[in-house]
Amino acid sequence: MARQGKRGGAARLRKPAAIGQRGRAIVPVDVVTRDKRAAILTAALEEFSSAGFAAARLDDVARRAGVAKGTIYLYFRDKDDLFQELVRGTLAPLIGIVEGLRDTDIPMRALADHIAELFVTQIYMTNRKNVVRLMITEGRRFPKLAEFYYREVLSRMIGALRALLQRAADRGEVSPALVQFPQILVAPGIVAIFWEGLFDRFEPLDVRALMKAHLQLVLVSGRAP
Amino acid sequence: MARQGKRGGAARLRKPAAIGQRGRAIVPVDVVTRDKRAAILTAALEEFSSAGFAAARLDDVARRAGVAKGTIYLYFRDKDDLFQELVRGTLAPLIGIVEGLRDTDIPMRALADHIAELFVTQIYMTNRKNVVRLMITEGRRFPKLAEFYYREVLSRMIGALRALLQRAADRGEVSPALVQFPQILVAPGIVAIFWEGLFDRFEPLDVRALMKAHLQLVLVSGRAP
Amino acid sequence: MARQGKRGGAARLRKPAAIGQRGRAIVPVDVVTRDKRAAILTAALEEFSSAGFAAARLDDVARRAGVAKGTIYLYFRDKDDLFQELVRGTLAPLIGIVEGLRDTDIPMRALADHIAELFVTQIYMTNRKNVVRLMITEGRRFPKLAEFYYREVLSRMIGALRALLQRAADRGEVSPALVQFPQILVAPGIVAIFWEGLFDRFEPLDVRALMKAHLQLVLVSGRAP
Amino acid sequence: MARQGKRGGAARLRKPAAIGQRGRAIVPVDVVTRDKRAAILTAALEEFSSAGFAAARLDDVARRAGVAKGTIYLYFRDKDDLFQELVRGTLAPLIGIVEGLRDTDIPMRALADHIAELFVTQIYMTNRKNVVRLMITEGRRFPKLAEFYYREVLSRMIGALRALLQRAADRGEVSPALVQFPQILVAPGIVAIFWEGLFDRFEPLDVRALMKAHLQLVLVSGRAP
DNA sequence: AATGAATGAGCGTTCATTCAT
DNA sequence: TATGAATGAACGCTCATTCAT
Repeated sequence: MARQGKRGGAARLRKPAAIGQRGRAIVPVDVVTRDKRAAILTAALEEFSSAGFAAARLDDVARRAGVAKGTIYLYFRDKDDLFQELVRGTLAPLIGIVEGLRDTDIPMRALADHIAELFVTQIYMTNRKNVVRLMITEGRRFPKLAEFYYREVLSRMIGALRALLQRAADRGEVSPALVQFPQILVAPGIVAIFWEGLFDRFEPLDVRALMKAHLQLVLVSGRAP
Repeated sequence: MARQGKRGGAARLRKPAAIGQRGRAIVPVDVVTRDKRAAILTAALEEFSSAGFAAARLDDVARRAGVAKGTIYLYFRDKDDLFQELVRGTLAPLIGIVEGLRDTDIPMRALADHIAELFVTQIYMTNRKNVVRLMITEGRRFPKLAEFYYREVLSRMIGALRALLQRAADRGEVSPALVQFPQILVAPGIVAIFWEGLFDRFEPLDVRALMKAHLQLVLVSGRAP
Repeated sequence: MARQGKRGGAARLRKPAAIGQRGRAIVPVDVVTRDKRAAILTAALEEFSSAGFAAARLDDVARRAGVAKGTIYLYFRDKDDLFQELVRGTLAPLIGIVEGLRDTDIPMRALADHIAELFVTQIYMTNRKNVVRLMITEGRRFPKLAEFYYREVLSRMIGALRALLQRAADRGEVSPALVQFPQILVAPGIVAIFWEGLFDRFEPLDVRALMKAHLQLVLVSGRAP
Repeated sequence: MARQGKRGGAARLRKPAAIGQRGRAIVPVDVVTRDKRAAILTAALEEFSSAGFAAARLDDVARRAGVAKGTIYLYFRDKDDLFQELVRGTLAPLIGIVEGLRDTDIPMRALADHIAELFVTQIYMTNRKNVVRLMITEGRRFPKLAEFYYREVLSRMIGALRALLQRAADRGEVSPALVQFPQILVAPGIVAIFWEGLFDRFEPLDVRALMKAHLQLVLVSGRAP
């Protein structure tokens, strides 16, 4: 692509053709649209995940989504936009999950297990795992996307975690180091995401156990004596 | 892909320091060979690091290394081979570093700082950081490489750490969980490697402090009271 | 192509590999280069002429030039550049031809025939005819090229003609209107260039006779009584 | 191709002035049809004129005409047909204008100005200018169209002019050369049409003055003494 | 060993055309 | 008649790889 300098902004989607006065369509038009868009996103995730963004072919994405190649361009400006929409759309909902933690006030022991469980069920066992990996893996070449992710997701997660940890630290329940570096909490989760697909075939990793052990260690055992 | 800026003016290839009029071989061939191979590997690391494996152009690698494009093929079978050699050659020496820990028997408090220091000086502040990132980032598409890395490097690191941690656990100094999941020790290091380049511009991360805090937390504070 | 906004400047050609100290090559490298470049330009002219710039396929240009498609890009930045180089290279020499007229001082009757002859032999019967047509036909979409053509060729031609006509007008030999509108001199030549290929099959046009008649008319018969 | 700017914000299609709730046919179908066809032709002229036939997008034509893309195909077989209908419909009326000259018998001096005026007001200052340019520019790829234009328009214009000029030549008022080459009369007009858009920004051209000067020159001054 | 011009398969993107509604 | 989502052939451009020198 002799290419422009990025393209900024959001997706310029087909405006889904108002459902019609007398109900021409049995299936609402915007459901079809959503379906096609979703099919493309799903297919893209699979192709991007297995081949990497650069090596993934839109031909394969289209085939896997069951649409023609040109159809992709009805929903996404270009390959970059498709990638960014995939990441945005998948990771944005994470905000809510973690924001929910903000005002939690359960005991550390239970909280550790709760966070571990959230990670496993809300990320590791879902599509989001692959999207997180893609975000981290390809993010350097999508500065706008990295910024979005930091501003909309990461900084809020960190903020919520900090608030939670600060209160616990004030009560002497956790090390103040965690307030400074909340990244410590999720680090093994990130490692687990990469471990799978690289080394799982040599040495499988029990992610739930790993996360629980880790969180017990830093949240519970780590409390001041 | 967007293949943005790049390409710009960029340094024209500096002919390799004119070896004299006719004298092809004042410098022993072996050294020249090693030099050229090394130059290519160095150039490759820089290009792969900044553009990613797929988007990196061998043209740029050659230019940066000060050799002709064809020369790369005298030293490496193809682009894949160049990548794998880069990772192998750079990460293999890591084995020694960790093996050295195997028989260490210093106090946990000191050991935490020692490992943190090792990570920062031997990986984070060197080229190896970029190679580790590349290994993790692109490793899925190089199963042979992942296998090499696991067998030659990772499993030995893990083995050494386990031995160390097992002894400490036997003395009740660290949680047995660490023996089961030594990945916990280095997880924040991995996160830090990705954090840079993605989010550093929004929120810089003091890697040394992070590693020390983390290791104190899991190795020292974590001991049974 | 998401595409850049034009590219300005001249062609970035292969620097033709200095002919070598001890004469490795029998055929000088830059002759080969010139040949290939010239072959591409010739092929491009034929394809552009018959299909128009937009509809011409670089595949066909390459095939006709006897080179691979990628080879075109060793000599020209892109399709636009190829077109512009074709026009520049072909029309630039026209300057000299007309500049030569500047100091002519032959009688009008002879001058009319001379200019007609110049047009016919130097433009109409050569490749330049097609390039002039392309320049006029496609020039709107190549503002840089139109500017080049105006500055380097047209304004000089007009200047030379004006000087010539002014002197003749001062002597009362030609109408002052020609000094104001030297375009009148060549207008039938432009028409002839388009006539061919459009209407020649219905009504052939004797270009030499047309030009001579026209120039006699405006240069000679037109003189004040 | 470069397909530069274009695309910009641009007017969203203004729904065709809401024809009422259910009333499909307040306006007679014929008129609506004529309107839509005309709107498409007008839009096509603007798009073809500014982008050239090949680079013009039917999407843009539709948007500019305020109809859906598919609607174009209700009125025209395909893009080629649209182009040909545009040229035919616009240029056919020219016949009448020139036929009117056939029996004129005004003095040369007045006739020169009359023809100049006709050209300026009937072609240069109207849409026809653009259509003439398109016809000449793209005509090579539309042999049928060129034939139509020659047979229906050009040959009649030439015939009318010849008749007129023949009578004047018989009376010794104009050069017999003009009878042979009536193209000479309009040549500067063709040049003017191309001059605009190519070189007008560097050197504007007073078309009316040009045409009057030219026609005075060849019709009036040129008469035998 | 070293070069770099040449190759051509491959891919992203466009857009005329179709057709179900 | 009108729509506009969908199609897929087509084309410009890239770049890993080859090979004559």
